[in-house]
Amino acid sequence: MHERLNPRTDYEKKWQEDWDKTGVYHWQEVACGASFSIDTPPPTVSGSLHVGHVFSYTQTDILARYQRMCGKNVFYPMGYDDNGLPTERRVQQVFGITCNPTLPYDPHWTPKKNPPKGPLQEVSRRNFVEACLLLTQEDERAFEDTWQQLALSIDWRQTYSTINPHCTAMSQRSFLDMLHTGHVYQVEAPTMWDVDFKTAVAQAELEDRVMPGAYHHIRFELQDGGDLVIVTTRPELLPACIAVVAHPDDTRYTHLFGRYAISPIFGATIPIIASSHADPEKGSGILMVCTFGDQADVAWWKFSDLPAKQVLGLNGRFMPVVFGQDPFGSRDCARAQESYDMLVGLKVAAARTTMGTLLGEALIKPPEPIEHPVKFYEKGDSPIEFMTTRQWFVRLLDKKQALLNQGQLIQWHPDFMKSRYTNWVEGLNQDWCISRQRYFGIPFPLWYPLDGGGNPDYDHPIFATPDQLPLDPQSTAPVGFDESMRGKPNGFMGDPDVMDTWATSSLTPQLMSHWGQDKARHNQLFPMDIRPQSHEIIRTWAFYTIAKSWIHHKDIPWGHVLISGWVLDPDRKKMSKSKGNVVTPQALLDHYSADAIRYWAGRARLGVDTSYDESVFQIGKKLTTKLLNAAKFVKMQLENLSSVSLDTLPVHLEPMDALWIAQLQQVVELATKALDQFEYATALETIEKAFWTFCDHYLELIKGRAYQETGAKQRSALVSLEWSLGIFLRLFAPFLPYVTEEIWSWRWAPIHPSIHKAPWPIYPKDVAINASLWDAVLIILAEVRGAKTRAQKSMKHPVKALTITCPHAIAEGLRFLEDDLKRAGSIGSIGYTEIAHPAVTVEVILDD
RNA sequence: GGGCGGUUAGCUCAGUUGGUAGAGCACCUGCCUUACAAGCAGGUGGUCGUAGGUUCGAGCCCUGCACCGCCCACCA
Repeated sequence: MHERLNPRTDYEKKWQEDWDKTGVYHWQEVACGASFSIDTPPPTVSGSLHVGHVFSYTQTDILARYQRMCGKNVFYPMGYDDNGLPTERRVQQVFGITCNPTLPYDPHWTPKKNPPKGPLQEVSRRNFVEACLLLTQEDERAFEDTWQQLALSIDWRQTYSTINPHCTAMSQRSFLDMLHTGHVYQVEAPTMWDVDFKTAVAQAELEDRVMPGAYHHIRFELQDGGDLVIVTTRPELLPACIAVVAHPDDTRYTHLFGRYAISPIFGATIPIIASSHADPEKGSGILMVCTFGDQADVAWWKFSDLPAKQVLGLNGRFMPVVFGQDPFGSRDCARAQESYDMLVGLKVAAARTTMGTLLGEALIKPPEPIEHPVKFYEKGDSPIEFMTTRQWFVRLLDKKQALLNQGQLIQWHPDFMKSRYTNWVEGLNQDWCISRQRYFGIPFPLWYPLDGGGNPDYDHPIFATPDQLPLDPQSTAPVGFDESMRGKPNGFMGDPDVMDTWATSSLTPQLMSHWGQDKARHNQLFPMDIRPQSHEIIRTWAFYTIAKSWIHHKDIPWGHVLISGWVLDPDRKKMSKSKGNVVTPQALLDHYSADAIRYWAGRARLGVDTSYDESVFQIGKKLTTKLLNAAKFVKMQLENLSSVSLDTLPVHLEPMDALWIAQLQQVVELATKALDQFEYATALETIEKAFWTFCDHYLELIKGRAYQETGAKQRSALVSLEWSLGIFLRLFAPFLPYVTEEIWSWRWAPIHPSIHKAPWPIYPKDVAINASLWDAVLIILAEVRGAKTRAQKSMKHPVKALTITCPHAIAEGLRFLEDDLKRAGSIGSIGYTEIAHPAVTVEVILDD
């Protein structure tokens, strides 16, 4: 009997193409009136999208569609974050190339997939970037296909990738602007360093991992007799020990301050110094300071006059040093050198083992195994080390209060997520290191002059002029120089570093507003309205964006931050590619339809993690089918209605219709208010509930009148049906764009070609709602149906008599609704017992 | 160690300013009813993590605790 409707094959493709063709989602650059701009997260392009993307992007799209229907000029772009390490790794693998930034650009070279095995081919940075672009563009096309199918209402003309010339120029402009206003500086100092990627990293990219370690109790002899025992988890840094410190109030050690200890094996004379950062409760209360074991060592060293003893190389291996020379001075150079040479070339973990052996009796007891948190670069495999290198920093510590204030000016959804931001800013302890010793990224727009000996003069960099942007200093010469002077004495060299990927991502609002390029556009779009993102990057993306916006504009970047939850697998862990068996969005879209997937995303509230549960897709699919069937029924009835109208109600309505219409008007009000607060899930819940009430109760109440009656009674039913469907479709449109557009086209396309540009339904200021009467109707229906079910009779089984016990006012109302009630319940007669109590009870007597 | 969430039916989750515990899924029963059996009707099922407090009244407000998760922390 029933038609089979497969959402995807029947209409999804059709509407996707139609929207693309008609440009229904286009932003109007010259439009006046209210606008709504979205700082879309640019997904990392390295592999494929996962369900988490579908989840959060759909939530943003729901809000975009709502605002568009409210008449806003919606700016909804898409970006791709394609620079950074993940892409670098893939390009290396796919094309068999590696970057040598000192090589010149080769315009004739083209990347080839499936390279022969063997050593990686070295190419210039510009060639490397071209290879990265080639690869990421393929991925971006695949991303766009999925986004299109999911029906994200993006203006695809507003698309960017973070490595493209536009974003390169913008990032470099940002750098130069910060330079000229004194917000960036360069310094050679101990910096957090990843030894595998051989690059500096920033505080925001750190994570703690609990790792096994061991307390080593090491005895130091004192220069003038006696000894002391320090406890350390990093015995391998003993040759880099520069001091022994204890708390000034620690009476166990106060007599030692000002005296000297002799380091075991290396025989160095080590000052014993009072320092309040030593905690008497920890270890033996006295500890060694090494260059550099941790951040505390760095901080302490900076305030001391002691020289650094650098033993770890940039590759994380012990590098050769010569004892007997300052600062490695030793009483027994030969023994020190002999022992140290056993460490040279080793990584930290191996050196720790070797040192354990070397220490021998200086270890007063076997190492005591512990587990402790260790800092890692979030993408790295080895613990962070502190290396003295030259890096560029953005000043943040001097702006903490201002940035806290900016965070207060932004509305966070949910509000408690603001505390994540506040906590992070309060805990900031370093400026932002933005230079990375990598290749695929935005180069710094600067060069260093070379002296007569060919050595760079780092203190007098040559900066690019604004008209040179975008540029790669490895391929472009500074003003006043010629390419032939590159690398030559008295010539120049380009800065070999690239910027932290967040240095670009933190400019997404400006990238889209064309800051510094198009004043009118910038003023129209900046600050933006909403920034959707997930909570784990509040400390990076949100924070850096707020910081840059403050630095460049003394303004907030957007009015609202919307924090999406995570999709959790049934073990309550975040779903991720690395965990395997992840369902691809494409498979889900094909199996359940885009509308069903969107329904799942729309049910989840902002900031709340959601379990991955496919039964919810099933519910979404059921809802779209129900919509189609209900609409099909309404359409059939409306063949008796000559003219098409939207939102027009006649003066005369049958009482049942007026009663229902007021109910639905209230739903419009609730849904609208929820969506204005970005509470799309609340709106969906309200709309959905009303829709099932419409189908199960209202339709059943009036269907008989619609096809049995004629004249005014029928017409009232038909108009109410048309009006209700017009409302429901638009309420659902942000959530279920395909099925609503399909049904819309059956009737209203001549008035508004696309539902997605149709006006959002309005509601009267004071809805004349009679909730208690409507509730009474529902109670009567339920009682009649319940009686039939309990008697195991069909729903059309006749009711001989119905007695309703209710207050006078309700009875008065019900008398006007009797015709519809009788027809819907096959009820013979209805009697009333009026009472003072507000409760409504019903007695049902069935026919035999 | 600090901060922020969460704990409600077997599962996934709602629960507006305190006023008699809700939905969907699952399960059970019945019903072919002129949109829909991919449907409809009805039903079983919860001392709302825990111990106190405030209140006439607490899932909701206050305090302590437990467990789960996230974020952060100079981690000797």
